[in-house]
Amino acid sequence: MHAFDILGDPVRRRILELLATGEHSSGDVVAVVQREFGITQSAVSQQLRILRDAGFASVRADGTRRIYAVEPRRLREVDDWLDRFRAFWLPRLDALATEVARGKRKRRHRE
Amino acid sequence: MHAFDILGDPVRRRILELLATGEHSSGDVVAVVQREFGITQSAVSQQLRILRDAGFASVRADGTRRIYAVEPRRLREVDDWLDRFRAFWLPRLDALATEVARGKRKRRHRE
DNA sequence: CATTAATATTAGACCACGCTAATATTAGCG
DNA sequence: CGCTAATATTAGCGTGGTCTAATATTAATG
Repeated sequence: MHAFDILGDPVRRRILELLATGEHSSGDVVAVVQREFGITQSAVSQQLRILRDAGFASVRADGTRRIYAVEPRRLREVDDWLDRFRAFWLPRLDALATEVARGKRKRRHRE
Repeated sequence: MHAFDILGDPVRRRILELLATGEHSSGDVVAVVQREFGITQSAVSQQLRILRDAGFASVRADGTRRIYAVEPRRLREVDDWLDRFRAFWLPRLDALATEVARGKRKRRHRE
């Protein structure tokens, strides 16, 4: 499933925004999303599963809690996809920036 | 409409990829997308309209042709959204490199 | 002008996706 | 062990979004 298909849903985006600030339990995520979107625990749990299955998030158990963390790989795909457009808003990338950009390119091929 | 809602569709993404390489007429876009996705001229035209309306592409007339070009604004929104995750794959980018690589902070507030 | 080429629009059909409601699972705790 | 808390799963429903088919628009051309 393409990264953008996952990010197309506002609930999933909100969950990722939350996880970007650090790990959170399923319950935490449910609380926030429920307050902001008014949906069920079930719905949030389903979205968490989609994020897991798609490789956007990882889980570990802590007793009866599930602690979710953001998994950057798929998000970097999006970042990479944007490369082809960067010339539009970074018209004249100078040497240092090129260096930084090159570092990224190598990394992309390593993995 | 959120930028990611637009990018959630594979046909729209393909069109933007094409436009990233330069301007193209509607017919050009139709040809490529039709070959790769097997959908109608109508469907492609509808997607082009969605891209226009959402501010991802602009058009100008050339006789009976419509020439489409990528409009970077909305794509930069996506780039900006990714900022909150960059720490995950750029763990120790120093201040200058960050500034150059993403020379964005200032721009973001200007516009 | 009539005709053709290029593109856009409209109406309607269908299907994937996200939701709810109900139920299952698993861990901790007395 | 039974009970509760935390979370996950399943079945089924409704709807939004994307498609096709048909038609409309607009410009060039003889």
